[in-house]
Amino acid sequence: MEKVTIATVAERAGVSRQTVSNVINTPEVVRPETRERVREAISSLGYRVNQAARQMRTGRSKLIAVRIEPARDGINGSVLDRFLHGLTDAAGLAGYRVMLYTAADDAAEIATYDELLSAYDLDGFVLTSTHHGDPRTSWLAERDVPFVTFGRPWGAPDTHSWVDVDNAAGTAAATRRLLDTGHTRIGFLGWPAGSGVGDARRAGWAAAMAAAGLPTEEAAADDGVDSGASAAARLTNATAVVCASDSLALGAMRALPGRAVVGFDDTAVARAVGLTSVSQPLAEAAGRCMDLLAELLDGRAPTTPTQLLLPPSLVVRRTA
Amino acid sequence: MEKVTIATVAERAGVSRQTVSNVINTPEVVRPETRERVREAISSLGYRVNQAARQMRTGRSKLIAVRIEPARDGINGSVLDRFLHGLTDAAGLAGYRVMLYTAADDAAEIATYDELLSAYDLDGFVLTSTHHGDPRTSWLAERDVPFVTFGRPWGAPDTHSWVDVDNAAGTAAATRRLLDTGHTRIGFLGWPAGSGVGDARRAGWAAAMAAAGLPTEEAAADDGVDSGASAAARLTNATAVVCASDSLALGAMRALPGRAVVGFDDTAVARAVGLTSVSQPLAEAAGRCMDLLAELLDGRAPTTPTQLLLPPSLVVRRTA
DNA sequence: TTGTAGGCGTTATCAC
DNA sequence: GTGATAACGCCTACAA
Repeated sequence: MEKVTIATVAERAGVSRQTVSNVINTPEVVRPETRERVREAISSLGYRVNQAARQMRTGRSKLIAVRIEPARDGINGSVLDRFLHGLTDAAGLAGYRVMLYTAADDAAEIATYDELLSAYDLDGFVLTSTHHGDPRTSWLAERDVPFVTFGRPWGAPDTHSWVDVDNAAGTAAATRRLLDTGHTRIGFLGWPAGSGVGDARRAGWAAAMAAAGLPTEEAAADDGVDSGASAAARLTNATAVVCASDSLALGAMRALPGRAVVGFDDTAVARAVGLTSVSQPLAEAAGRCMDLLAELLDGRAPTTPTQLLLPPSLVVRRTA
Repeated sequence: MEKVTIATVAERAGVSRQTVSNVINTPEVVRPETRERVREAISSLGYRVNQAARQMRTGRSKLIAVRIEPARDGINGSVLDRFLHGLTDAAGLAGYRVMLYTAADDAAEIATYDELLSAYDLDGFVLTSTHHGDPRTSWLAERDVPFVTFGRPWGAPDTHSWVDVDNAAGTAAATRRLLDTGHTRIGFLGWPAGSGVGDARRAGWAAAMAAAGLPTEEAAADDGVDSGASAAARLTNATAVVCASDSLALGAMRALPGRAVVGFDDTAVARAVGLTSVSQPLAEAAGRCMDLLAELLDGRAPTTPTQLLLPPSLVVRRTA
């Protein structure tokens, strides 16, 4: 099979190369019958635009990049997996492709931006795992590189577009569910203060308890089943526990058999053991990230950045 | 910051563009002192080759693609995640980048190959989830597209390079572990016959039992915790059960409390509930896939395809 | 509405 | 060992 270029198509349709290019990029400028003839030639030849050549001319690669993280302790690992799948799907629909990269820390990631940008002319980035004092966003912003973050800019001004899940709403819903089923002594098992996500999850529970006028009890531990179990043992009064993650929830289930427990992330583990858990709309979040990034890339973004807070849902199972 | 091209470097170093290109691609052909001068110019200017332009000339994109699957029922979802991370790492080391795509079925995937190949000039593919009668490999082979599969070509001749994990060795090791700890009535809980992977896992257990001269008992079910539990209930004599997946193992734990159980895949769930499980060396498998693909792409592959069978390991926890 | 000319950054070819 | 020239496939002026 010979290589099919715009010239092949032009010859077949009996027009110039430019007309073929017009049919592809600005069809409305070509006379309908010519357009039709060219389109027929395109599909009968199976012609496809060569991205490299187009990129040379336009400087746009139709490529976006996202980091794939190591599956840390694992329980929450599949969160990224689902996000990536959704992002790849949405990108394809918008005419973009997703490129993967790994990076051990923020500095390495920034070095990768630099390389990806100059070597592959990447159009934009989707950042995950935003955190306090994140140097990545300012680096990109300084260079006018289009990007969107999944996770809000903790402690920094909202100068870029982002999508996030309303963590507080999730734990609040979990707390209300427990209140509705008759519990009044509902504890919280979270992470040490300081992480944006963790603090938000705690706040949702605290607000729901305050709204109900009930006293609170809480404990904190680094993420993990064992650490969660030790910390949960300190929740002596609670008949129910809202947790910041499924890992912690698993620990709570072990340390406090018989109590009601709600986890966070609706991981495979939660499904497997029947743990009620807060579920993040990851595919939707990914789709929204892509939408916002595409807006940016196509130059049709509003002048002020867009921020989207998506509501999670509660998946009720045996434990609550 | 101006755009730095090979011409900028040439000017700075006082040589022609071609000499710069030579320093990059065939350094041994350039006089050492010139080479050094050019290299200095390159790094002081922060020059990087433009892949799009290089690709136009050479027809090589330095891009490989891999499919990201939806996180099905979830428990085994993180397997792909870990593989992807390893692949991305290994690709980066070899000078390649990984592009992601999704596809609902084999036909859609083949259509994607076609598009990726003609639009982005992809250099090669890594296929996962190979199965009986897989049409993807023959499509790629017919067109001389370089590819490697993670998973052997079930029921088809070994005409391409592949990497796989020795599933039978994994269940055999699990069975021996149970024998060593005193069990003699060891059952197998697997999937319905016909899937290459499932059959191999069953075979490893069967062989180990035969070697020990012990009678066998087995049951089959579609993958899942509930289906696993129902099927496991039929294993009335066994004091221990080797399972084809962690999902089935979880079902077995529920249906047969107190019995020894071993799962497969060492997923987060296994870690969380203390399930002994067979662990696949996913990062290594990914690295080997990349090695084989790079050999193919760089034209230094042996004339006969390479096949690699990697040994899994047993992670012993509370259940066995 | 359609066609022509040039160039994006790189490398292969072929002189010097 | 080094340098000039052409070409990869496409798109953006500009001319017809």
